Amino acid sequence: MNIGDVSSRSGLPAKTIRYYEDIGLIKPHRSANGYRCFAETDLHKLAFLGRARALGFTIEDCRTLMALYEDESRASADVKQLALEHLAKIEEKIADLQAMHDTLSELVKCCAGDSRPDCPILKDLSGES
Amino acid sequence: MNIGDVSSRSGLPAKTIRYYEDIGLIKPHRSANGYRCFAETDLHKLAFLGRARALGFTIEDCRTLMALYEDESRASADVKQLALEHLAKIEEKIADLQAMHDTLSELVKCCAGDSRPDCPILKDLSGES
DNA sequence: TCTTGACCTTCCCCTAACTGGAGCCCTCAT
DNA sequence: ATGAGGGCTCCAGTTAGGGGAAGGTCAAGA
Repeated sequence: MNIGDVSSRSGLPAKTIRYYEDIGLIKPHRSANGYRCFAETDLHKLAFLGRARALGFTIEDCRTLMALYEDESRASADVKQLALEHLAKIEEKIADLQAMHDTLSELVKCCAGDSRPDCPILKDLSGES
Repeated sequence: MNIGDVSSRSGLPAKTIRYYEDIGLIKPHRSANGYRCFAETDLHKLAFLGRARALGFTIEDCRTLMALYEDESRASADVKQLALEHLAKIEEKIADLQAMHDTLSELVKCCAGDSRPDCPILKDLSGES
């Protein structure tokens, strides 16, 4: 398979696939003409990476997950721990965003949003509380 | 004031303050020795920027917000619109993160997390559903 | 056979919002 | 005079790729 085929079958842009090769996540063979030559296992790995990235895992997490996936003697506890740590980061981000959301929506609610200059949002940002 | 004073009074790292000058958000004067020389208004602007950034506004949003703040004839509607657009982006991010969270926590729940290799998280990532 | 268009290659720069560090200068106290 | 603790500029790196240039390859049609 050429990169275009793998791209459409995995849903990942060709750029991303080349990047993943660059950083050593996959190692496709090369044809005589220099084109990358992907096997089914490469496609499978790329799909794995795509799903892990969609769950928000970092590239380094993906590297670890792939290694665990390929290690037949892994302990599921290791996978679970990685997932739990990631989950904690997600929860932290949600909490941060939620706090911003709450503050900002409160300010927005207090802003008339008309043609007059008086604005509680700017007032808050400027420190006049 | 030197940059260290402004840094401790605004809570922003000196590096960040230099960066904000670089991109034109503030324009402190210079002393004869080449040191940045901050006025109270600069400090006030930096505090404004710090609060806006803490609410998740991008630097470009901050630039616009500062311009609105300094424009005595602004319409509060313009501020409110910017805030509402930002709020929408925040909500989108929260929804994305929440979806990741739900999927991942479901997988985690199904994973024994022991010394055996069998792992529903890896199984899901590998596409065996 | 030639050409055209689609595909592939590498290479380099760009993103946001800083952070870290090197190498150097300035000032003040000892 | 010297050492500590500022300050200065400039360069590189961070995440996870995206955009685009310059050029090689391949298959189909005229």
